[in-house]
Amino acid sequence: MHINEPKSQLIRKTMDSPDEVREVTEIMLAIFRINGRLLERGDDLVRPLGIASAQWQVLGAVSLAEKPLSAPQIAEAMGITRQGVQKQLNRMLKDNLFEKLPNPRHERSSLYRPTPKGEHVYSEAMRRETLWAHDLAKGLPGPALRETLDLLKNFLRRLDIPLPDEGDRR
Amino acid sequence: MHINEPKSQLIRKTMDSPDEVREVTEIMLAIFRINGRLLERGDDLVRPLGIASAQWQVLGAVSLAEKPLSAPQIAEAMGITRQGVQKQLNRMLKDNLFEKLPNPRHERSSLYRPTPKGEHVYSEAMRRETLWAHDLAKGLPGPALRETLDLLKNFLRRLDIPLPDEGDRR
DNA sequence: ACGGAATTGGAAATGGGTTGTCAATCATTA
DNA sequence: TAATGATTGACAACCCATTTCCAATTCCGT
Repeated sequence: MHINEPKSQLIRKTMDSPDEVREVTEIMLAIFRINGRLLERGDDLVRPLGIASAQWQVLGAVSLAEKPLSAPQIAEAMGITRQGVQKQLNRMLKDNLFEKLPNPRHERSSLYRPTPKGEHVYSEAMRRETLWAHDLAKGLPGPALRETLDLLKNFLRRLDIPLPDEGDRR
Repeated sequence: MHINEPKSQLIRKTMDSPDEVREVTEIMLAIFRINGRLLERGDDLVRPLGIASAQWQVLGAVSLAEKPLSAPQIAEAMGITRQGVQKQLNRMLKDNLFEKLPNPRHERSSLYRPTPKGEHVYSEAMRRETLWAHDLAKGLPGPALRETLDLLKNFLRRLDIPLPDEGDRR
């Protein structure tokens, strides 16, 4: 930067890589839309099983751990708050999808384990998800799938970096 | 399908293209996570301006139209319900970001137009978004960006196709 | 011009999530 | 051991969206 003109900042931002900036923005919008659709379709997928996506997710987190977990542990695994998880757990206790186990390490904080019914509902949900993913994958070019997955992971990693501080730009 | 064995269904689903199915599933999970992050970061981005992402979106929809819109029109443009839009509008009326105009075509259904303050907040939000997108784009390979955007659009299109009916599989 | 159908705002209930507070239970360490 | 600090469940309030219901308005076909 040998020239120090006043508007170098704006020029740099808008002219550096206009296509890439536009594409990133469009990817964001696409992700918002896809996220909404996925939630809808996911609910459709498991509604016949009597659960919603939120419950499916909780079942998934505990099944993945392969051992009973406490509410805060599930929340940690899912990346949401323990209160949010607790709401789902309380409902699923009523629905007999989870059962409480005494926690030897904590008197008040129970462990939660899927009941046989819960296990069955979850495996059925996963079976349906596989069929669905298969149908979605059909017709999408394999190499693009791989490249997209790579880029999305990269993108996610970059979203953890704090926002560039306005004041630091010059 | 000349052989009609009982489990042909499951075998077809799990063996056809296991990698692609796994990748599609991972892409879904990545999208859930990215969506969450984007909302967080988006809120961070515009919080200094005194708005949340939801308001930003409404401002965007009306700005894009370049003319005052009614609540249902905004909802239509945003793909959410009119009630949700109305809540944001009512709040933004209080915050002096929008103003009501009489609607010559409808006595009860006012048109909404950003105030000068609203215009300013929105353009400032967009300026920040561009800076942000620029920083995100830096380091992401251009060709992969393009390919990802293409695939996501394709993916979104496929999500509009109704779920394959369980009963129809054979 | 009329009447039924669609649009519209408002209110309320629901869903899935958040934050915040409180009191009880751990866990740690002086 | 006793005090302190972190977890934890329960509860309440809020956010953003949904659905449902109602009443008022507008639109449209006959």
